[in-house]
Formats: sequence, structure tokens, C-alpha cells
Amino acid sequence: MLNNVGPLKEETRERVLQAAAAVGYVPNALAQQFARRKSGNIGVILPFMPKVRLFSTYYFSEILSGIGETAKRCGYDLLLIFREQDGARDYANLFRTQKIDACVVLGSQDVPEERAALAELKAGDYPFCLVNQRYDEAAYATVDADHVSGSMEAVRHLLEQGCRSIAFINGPLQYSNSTDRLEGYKKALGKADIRYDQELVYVGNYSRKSGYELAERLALHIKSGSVDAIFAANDRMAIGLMQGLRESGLEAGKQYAMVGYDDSDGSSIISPQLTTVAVPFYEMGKLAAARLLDHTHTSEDEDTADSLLPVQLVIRETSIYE
Amino acid sequence: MLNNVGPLKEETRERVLQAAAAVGYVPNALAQQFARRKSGNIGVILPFMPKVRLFSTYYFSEILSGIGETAKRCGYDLLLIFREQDGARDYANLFRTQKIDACVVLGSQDVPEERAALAELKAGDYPFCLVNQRYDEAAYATVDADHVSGSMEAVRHLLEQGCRSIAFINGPLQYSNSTDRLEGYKKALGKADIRYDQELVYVGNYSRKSGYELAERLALHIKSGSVDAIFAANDRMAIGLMQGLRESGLEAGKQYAMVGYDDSDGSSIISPQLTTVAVPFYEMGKLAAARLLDHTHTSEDEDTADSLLPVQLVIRETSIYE
DNA sequence: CTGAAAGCGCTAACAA
DNA sequence: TTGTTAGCGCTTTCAG
Repeated sequence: MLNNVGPLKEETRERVLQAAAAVGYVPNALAQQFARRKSGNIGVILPFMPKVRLFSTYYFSEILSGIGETAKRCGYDLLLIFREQDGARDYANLFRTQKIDACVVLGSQDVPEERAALAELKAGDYPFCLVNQRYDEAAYATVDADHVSGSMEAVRHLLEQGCRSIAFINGPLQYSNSTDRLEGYKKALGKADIRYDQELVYVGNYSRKSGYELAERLALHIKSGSVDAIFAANDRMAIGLMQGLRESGLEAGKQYAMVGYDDSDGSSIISPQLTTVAVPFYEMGKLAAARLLDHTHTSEDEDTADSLLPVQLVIRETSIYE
Repeated sequence: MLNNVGPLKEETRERVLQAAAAVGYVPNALAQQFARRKSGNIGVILPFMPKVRLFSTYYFSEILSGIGETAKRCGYDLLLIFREQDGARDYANLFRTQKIDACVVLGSQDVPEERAALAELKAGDYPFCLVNQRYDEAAYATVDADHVSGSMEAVRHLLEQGCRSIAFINGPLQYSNSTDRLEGYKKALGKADIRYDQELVYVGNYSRKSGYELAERLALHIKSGSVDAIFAANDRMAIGLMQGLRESGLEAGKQYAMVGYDDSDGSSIISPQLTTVAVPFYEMGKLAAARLLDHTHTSEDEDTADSLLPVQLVIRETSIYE
């Protein structure tokens, strides 16, 4: 009755509204949700982050804010779901219990349990959207950034600086993120007619420490001339690596060139400032939520399509030889 | 019935449970919440953060994770409330509509509207807990860190390095955080029989930019010898300031000493590495939620008491003269 | 100790 | 168009 169902006399409506205000009436959200069979919540599934944070907190808070913005706009609340370590990924149950009406999954990985959990969501026809992870065969709604192009740009830039032996520090391959970057790396090399050399590819875990630990090996290669530039799959690894390399007397922008990825806060804090690839995390969060909640202009076929947002190379100091 | 109310035969219980599993029954959370008149949600009120983020995202994600941990332990879900800019701070309504059972307020400020909103919560006897902000007269449940001691330590350390004219870059005074730091600054000075000089106190807004913008003025003072050290109320301002000072040819650890606050990621990324004060954000989040949810060992008088967690000075390079 | 039944406060379908 | 009423799926109370 207090909802505007069906047109009713202006006067009546107003009187009711006034009366309600006078008595201090507020609708009970619990009862509403129950009667409507809708929680009004959009769930955000967060990856388990132990001491070593998989995602820079920059990434995390930007995406969350983006989701928050659309959620608010659409009258939804945001329910945070912290995934546990051992990872009982029973996403579907969140829907069965009606805790959430839709959800966006952050930091999902390409591992069997995750595939199963997502397939179950799909099978149950529960609305969900992935951010920053794609599964090639499966057509899930996804919002991602164009990391293939981003990596190509990064490597092309390095090539333009005259670098010829570009090492690539990637993250774990269960993230499509990582495979995308590898693809971009290869493509850029191919275009420049440079042979892809597996020996030049290293893999860390996106943490600063993992970058740091690679320094010793890389230092040798740089000094021997077998590496003249490094492309790191994220800023944290790039920064750790630069720190380690410095301990060997090697400076980015001098003995080697470096490009990172993410354009996180750290990249402009350090010196020399890190050349990196900016990713529109906030926009990605906004878009992911909109795909779920914004039923105003959802052409059906858009539902399972990828949204690939553009990234941008930000040239600073580490990739420019003095 | 499916809840374990009253002892019942083991056998019966088991049979029921099995039957339930067989049919694939899952309790409807909405109905439960409605019947119990409890949403099972703990709200987290987040400050509005425009482009210039008031809180380092480090702060943000740490506290949130802490809250998440206890929430999960106590079987609660976490509902995120993004405060709007103009700030309709109708916290009490979240309780009236039953969206949340309790809430923790982050980044609350000492301004009239906020005081009113909190007073209303208190009046309605709704359980809430502040993090990182105290109101002197009002006895609200609060979890904070001991910033008075932290600042004293920081300044004392600077004094021990032989510094005598210590500038202080503070944040806005509507945060008890800021006034605490000022108090610590003054106290440390007093103990060393150094006169408190208002001229040495600057105020930024906790952003890197605001630190950077202070550089020009500080550079003059450092060069003239009227300032030999700087204590900044957070790392971001310290880092911005160091960047600005560098442009004037001034290096921390050489021409001046610098101490920051927070021990954020940035502090160990930059070089020279920043001496700073570590704050247990994660623990604070955990504790705040526990105060609200953990009714196992809540002595009544504890409900409105402050919890002041210890902080720790982390000495790195910027405060040590070479 | 177990089973039946009365709500919880709203929405939605339906009758007037 | 408006008012009425039957649920929504659980909890809880109260007889049995």
C-alpha cells in the first residue's frame, strides 16, 4: 500500500505519507525482503587473502567502491563474502538461502573447484558476474580489462626504447589475467620479429616479495647482457624486483628498463617512478554491478558477453634511459 | 525444529538431518531473519572518499578484513554502507528498518551532524562501535590506537637523533586522531624542555598532495635552519612532502629527518625508507566487531569503554643521519 | 519431550 | 480504483 502500486488519488497518497511520518513509521526491511522473496543484497565474493595479499589493496578498494556506487544507485546493499582458505566455494548456497539476489566474484581462479562452483551458479540461473577472470569455453558474464593490449603496449614501448632482451615476470597462470599478459608479451615480440624465449619468462605470485626474490637471478642476466629490460605483470612485483636489483647496484632507467602493471599508488611514490599500465578498476566494479542490477538497458545477448575495458600505458621514469 | 532447541533423541536428529540433506533442503535466510527479527548483518559505515582518499586504502582494507574475521566467526554477514557526500547520516534508520543488528562506524568526524547521528544511535540503544575516533564527553564504545604515545615516541626518537626544531604536519582536527597526535607531539616536546612553537605546526588533509604542497614552505625553513626534522601525521603526507622536498634538493636522512605514521606499504617501498609508527588496523577491526558480537565475555562496563591498542615505532632510514 | 499452531510485517492477488 | 485477505517459511510458544 505504501508502495506506489497503481495510481491512486494524490490526496490519499499524501495523507497516508503524512500519517506515516507522524507516527514515525519505517517499513521493516526484513518483512519486505521476506514477502518479496528478495534480499536486496548484492554479494561480493572476496578472495582469501592471507599475509601475502594477492591483490594490491588498491585494486580491492577501487573495485569495491565501483560496485558500491552502482549498488547504491540501484537501491541494493552490498554484502561482503570473505572466502575461506580451504575454500568451501558454495556460492550457489548464498542464493538458495536467499542471502543475495546477485553477486560479483572477485579474484576467481581457473581451478576445478572454482569451475564447479561457477557452473552450479550458471545451472541454477543465478545472476553473477566475474571481474578480471575469464573462462574460455564457458560463457559467463565477465568484466575484464584488455590485458593483452596492455601488455603489448608495455612491451612495444620497451622495444621502442631499444631494448631487445625483455624478461617477463608473470603471475600464476590460473588467472586469465596472467595468460592474457603472456599473450600480449608474445604478440609484441612477434610483431618485432623477436623470437619468444621461454628462458626469459619468470613467474611470481603478484607479491612484492616474489619480485624481490627474483632479483638475484635477474641481476646476473642484466650484468651479462642477456637481459636489458623487464616487464612485470604487476607493480608490486616490479617494485620488489627493483629493490632487489638495487642491492646489486642495478638501477631502473640506467642498467635496465622496467615496466610494471596496475598504476597503483606505489608506482608514483618510488623513485625512479615506475612506468606502468593503468587499469580502470573503479569502472570495472561499476560495470560489473550494472550488468547485474541495471535491467533498464540489458539486451539479452549482452548478459554473457565480456566487457573488455581499455587500459593505458603510463610512461614514467623506469623505462627511459637517461 | 532443525535448530538444536531442547535435547532430543540423537537418532531422530540424525534422521531429520539426513532427510533434509536428501531433499536438498536449505533454510531460507530471509524467513529466518524475519521470524527472528534479526538480520544477522553487521553494518560497516564507510566514510565518503572522493578522489582524495581520506584513508589510505591500506587502513581501509585492513580494518575491513579484521571486522570480517570476527563477523564470520560469530555467524554474521557484513553489510557495507557507503556514506554519501552531503552526508545524510541516518544511521539509526538502518536499525529501525532492521537492515543491521549492529554497526561499526569508520572515519567518523567530530562535527555536529555526526554527533547527532551517534547520539540518536545511543538513545535508541542500538549497538555500535567507533573505530579511530573518540568523543571526549560522550561514552561511546570505541576502538582506537594509542596515538598520543605513538606520537610521543616518534618525536622522542627525533629528539634523540639530535633534532631540536621539529615541524609537525597534522591532519584535520575534527579527527580525534589528529588531536591525539598533537597532544603527543606537545608532550614529547615538554618532556625535553623544548618550547611548543605554533609556527612549526602545519595542517594537511592526510593526502599525499597536501603533503607535497607544504614542501615549498618547509624547504625554506630547513635551508634556513629553523627546521631540522618533520613529524607527519600519516605516511602519505610524509611521502608527498619528501617528494616535494627532494625537488628542492633536500633529502630525508641528510638535510632533515622525517617520521611518518601508519606503516603503510608505501613506507618501505620508498627510498630512503620511511621511519614510521605501525598501527594494528587489522586488530582494531577484529576488536571492534568482537565488542559488538561477542557476547560471551562482555562485562557490562566494558561496553562503553575505550579500547586503546598499542602502536609501535618502526625505525628505518629517514630519521637516521648518515 | 514432542507436536501443533499462532504469528512475525509485509506483498500481491483478488474481490468489491 | 480501493479495500481485503491469504500467504511468505521460519521461530516460538504452548498444549499434549
